[in-house]
Amino acid sequence: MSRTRFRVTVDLAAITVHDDTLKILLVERGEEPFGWALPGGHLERGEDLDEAAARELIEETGLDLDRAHLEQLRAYGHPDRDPREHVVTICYLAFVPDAATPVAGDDARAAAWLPVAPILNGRQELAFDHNQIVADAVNRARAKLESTTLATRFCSPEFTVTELRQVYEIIWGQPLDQRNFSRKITGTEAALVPTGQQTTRNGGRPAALYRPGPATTLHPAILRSEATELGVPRR
Amino acid sequence: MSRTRFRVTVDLAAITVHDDTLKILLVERGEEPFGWALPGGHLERGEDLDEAAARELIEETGLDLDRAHLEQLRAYGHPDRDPREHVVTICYLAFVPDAATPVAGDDARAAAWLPVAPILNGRQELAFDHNQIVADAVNRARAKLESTTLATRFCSPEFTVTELRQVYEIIWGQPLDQRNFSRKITGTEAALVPTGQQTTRNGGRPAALYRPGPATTLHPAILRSEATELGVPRR
DNA sequence: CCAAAAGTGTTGTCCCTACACCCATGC
DNA sequence: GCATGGGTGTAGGGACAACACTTTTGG
Repeated sequence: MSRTRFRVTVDLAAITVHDDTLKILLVERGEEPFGWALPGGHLERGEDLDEAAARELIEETGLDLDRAHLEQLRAYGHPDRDPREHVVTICYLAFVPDAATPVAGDDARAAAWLPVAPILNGRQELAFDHNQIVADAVNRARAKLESTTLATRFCSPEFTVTELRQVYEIIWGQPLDQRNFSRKITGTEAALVPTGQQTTRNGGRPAALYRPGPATTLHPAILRSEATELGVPRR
Repeated sequence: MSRTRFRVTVDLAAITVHDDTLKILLVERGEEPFGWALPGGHLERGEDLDEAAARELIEETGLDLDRAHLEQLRAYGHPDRDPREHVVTICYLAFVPDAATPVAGDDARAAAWLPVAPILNGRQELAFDHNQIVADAVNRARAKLESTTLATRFCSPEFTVTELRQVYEIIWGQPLDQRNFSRKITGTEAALVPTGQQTTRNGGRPAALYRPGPATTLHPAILRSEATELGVPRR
């Protein structure tokens, strides 16, 4: 049973919303192929894929899984995707809050949160097939916001409805009606739990603060009109 | 750069609708671990994952990709999923028409289309983690029917609206109103192309025959009420 | 004629969109 | 006061569920 064996890596497409911009965690490679790439590492023998992804997330962001969301995106295995050798990568998608974004350059590599827009429209070239992976990751993220409450993972532990809505607007690249959005999200059973506190940190009338609720799915879903460019067309 | 390497296999969850039942293609293993399992094979060096899955589909069903639908389901890599060794599997989901179901036992293995219901409710145990994979595959298939026209891939080249509806009913395990379904699917632009022919093969008034249209997505989606058991609660 | 299946019409309901409008703070 | 953002009320419309009803075949 001596069979062809492959290098198997687990890559991480960790996205966050920072400065009204959708950003993704990238590392600068110190070896061929040079350039920016998604963080990732080799799968270790005896380790599950989910474990490897969680390990990678902690190494790169110092974040525990309670605050973030981690799910498998898909596997990539084109023979030419790595110029050195045929490598199979299982890529994971992570939703990471804005607050906890200390980029821990654990190893020698430089790491940074960079905007995804230039990557999607081809103005920034990543190593390997990572442009494609980022596109897949953003599409998956956009779809996830429609049917789940995972947008809360981009927010601080306590957040206002407006802050949550801005996450949607930035990731979908389209403005949403604040009044309808508020009704929708607060009307969904167990989606948000009011803390009883208020804040005026966004100015104007005090807004109620919420924590993520036990519900993870949205019924009915919040539908976006159609795919648009990133960033919010500011009113 | 001598690294841990893994056996990488590509498995196939090929489903079809036959005899008013959702079935999946399984092979009987001639070696440990014995029992029924999803068909699959090793990824070959220089081969893309999609290629390997397509090769597997042709080997097992003799079907070209025009008639079937093939998409990546997800990767599985738990260290104990194969008792012999830590193996990473990329699993693909295939929608296969009822007509073209000649199980080509290419190698010595016995192959068969078996109902998925006993697998889902635990009355039939498959080798490896394939019970879990089948469950994931069925869930993905159910979701796909909501937003795409891929249910046509289970039908013969020319089919009636009722035949298409029965695919939905069997996979979703719930009856659908024929009249509303008909309006919905024929009203969706470019979903179905009428052939101009009619048939009375289902008895009663002649029904129009359709071919799959160029549209692949359904807007708005056909929503199912909730997850149910397999099989149609017959009226 | 009758059973069976295909297809159209219709009605009420739900949910969403689009606004008008009021509320509560900081300055 | 006034600007700014938070939140409720409400009218119109689109889509869908439910069902009555007509159409067209085979026997």
